[in-house]
Amino acid sequence: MTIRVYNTLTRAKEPFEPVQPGKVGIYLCGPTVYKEAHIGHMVGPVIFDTIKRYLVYCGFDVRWVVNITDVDDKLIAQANLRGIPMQQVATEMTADYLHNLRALGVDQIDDMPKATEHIAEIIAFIEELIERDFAYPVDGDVFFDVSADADYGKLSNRSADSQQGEGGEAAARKRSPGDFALWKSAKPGEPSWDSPWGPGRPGWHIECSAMSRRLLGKTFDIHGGGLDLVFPHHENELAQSECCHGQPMVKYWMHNGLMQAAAAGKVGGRSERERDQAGQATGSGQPPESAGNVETKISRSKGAGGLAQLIQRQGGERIRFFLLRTHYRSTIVFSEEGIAEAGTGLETFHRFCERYERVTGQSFYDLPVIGRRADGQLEAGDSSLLREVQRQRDSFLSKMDDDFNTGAAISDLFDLVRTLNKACDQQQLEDAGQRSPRALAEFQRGTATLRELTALLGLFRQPPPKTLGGADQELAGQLVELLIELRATARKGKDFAMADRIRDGLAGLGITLEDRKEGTGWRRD
RNA sequence: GGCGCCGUAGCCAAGUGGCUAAGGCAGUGGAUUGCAAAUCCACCAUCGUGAGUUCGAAUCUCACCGGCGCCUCCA
Repeated sequence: MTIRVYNTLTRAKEPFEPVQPGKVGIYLCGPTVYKEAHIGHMVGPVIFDTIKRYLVYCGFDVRWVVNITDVDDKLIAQANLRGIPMQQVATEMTADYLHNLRALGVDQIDDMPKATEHIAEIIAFIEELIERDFAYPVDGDVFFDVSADADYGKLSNRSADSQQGEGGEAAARKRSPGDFALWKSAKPGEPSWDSPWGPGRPGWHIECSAMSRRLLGKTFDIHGGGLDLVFPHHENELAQSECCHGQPMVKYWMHNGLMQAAAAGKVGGRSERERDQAGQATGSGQPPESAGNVETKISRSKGAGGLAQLIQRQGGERIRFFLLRTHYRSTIVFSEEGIAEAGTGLETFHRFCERYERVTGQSFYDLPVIGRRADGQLEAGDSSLLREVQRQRDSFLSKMDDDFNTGAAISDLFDLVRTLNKACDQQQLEDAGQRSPRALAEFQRGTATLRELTALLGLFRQPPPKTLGGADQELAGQLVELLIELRATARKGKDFAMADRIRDGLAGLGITLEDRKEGTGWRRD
């Protein structure tokens, strides 16, 4: 077993070997908590949650850090807009973020450091950079000197001198346009911390350099984030850390694809920049604002934010599955129909889980999870069922080994559940009088593998909410049972008109009946 | 203008040099069922276009068409 990961730095898949054998440090750039999260913010956390589960499963000791940026221009702007302190904005939006993570089953994060809680480390880091002549203070600001770093641009494959750099009034104080702020002097009324350069706040990139060093060390294994962060954010982090330490910051840079809002028809036209430039005289300096054509960026689309409501409508598991269906480096086009469709596929598994419980009396969701790869090896012997399960498990794992190809691995899960359903059919496992103990035992062993593999993806940890909502749900359930009883009587008397009327009536209320040999079951759609 | 990515069935989506191109959704036919539901079985693509490299390409090269991203805040 060799895990291979795609490294943005080398633009190639490489065998995964941690810096220290057996130990893995992962740093994922988290949100700037100034507004409610949108679904695009969940792509990284869900895939890295899955990656961590997988690495732990493969025997690594993993520490996963996700930072919270709780001081920044956008936060200040939002606080002013709402007339509340910046910290309150951060607290509210962090709570929203955490709530969303929980709903999507992201629970593997070990540390969530906040920028404002690491000001001392940040200042110390900047001082080291100044000492080493990689940074210079000017009138209360401190900038990183891009020209001092010969390697600058190696992550995003661009040259330092071609960069326009961030604008604003501070730009005039920079030596060259590509230099970026490590420390920003405070304007009156802005939140600030004391520093050797006067009151101010950290620049955007420095917190990640300082906090990753503190929690994971100068060189760590995996740094993740959205593709949009490659430049300038990660390029600048890398420059700061490597100039400061004189050693590599990160062994594997991993970037997830961005989510796109579904636009009318296929998403349109040439790139925004090309459109913009076509519309005006060439050779202009700063890139202009969006031309306002079809909006495909999640962060700018009308539906941005609103993740909490989306979760309420669709449920976290569907959204997680929707995200995992596509390879993490691909663009995902968001549509609520897409999520609903993913949910339809998920039904197959939940149906199977119910069936498993009917057969064994045990809840699938309560089955112990095989947490280690080595422990999940099957002893297939002469069992054709278990040989098939073994084949599917191997296939699943080989796809996960190949840069965490969850989309491909999921196909094996569908195959596996079909294999198990077939065994159930052929061995008549639902008929306690007919089935053989051996067939039952093999079926249970095979299902343990399904449990093992689905847990790696963080799926099927809970039964889907299938009860009737509201305070009277118990009563409603009893009423459904009563109707089923009446229908059974009708069927016994061959009064199918009445039986069908009951079933159709319940269907109209969103309740589906399933007649089986042992009796009639029901579920709510 | 610079640096990248993508174009696989009605839809979503794996595969990136070689057995019959995964899987899902939708659909069709069948088994099962009183009829359904669930489940199972079968069917459903030659891979944007053109040329080239090769014994062999969806997979490599070139051109063209179409779509997207970053270069400025962004997960």
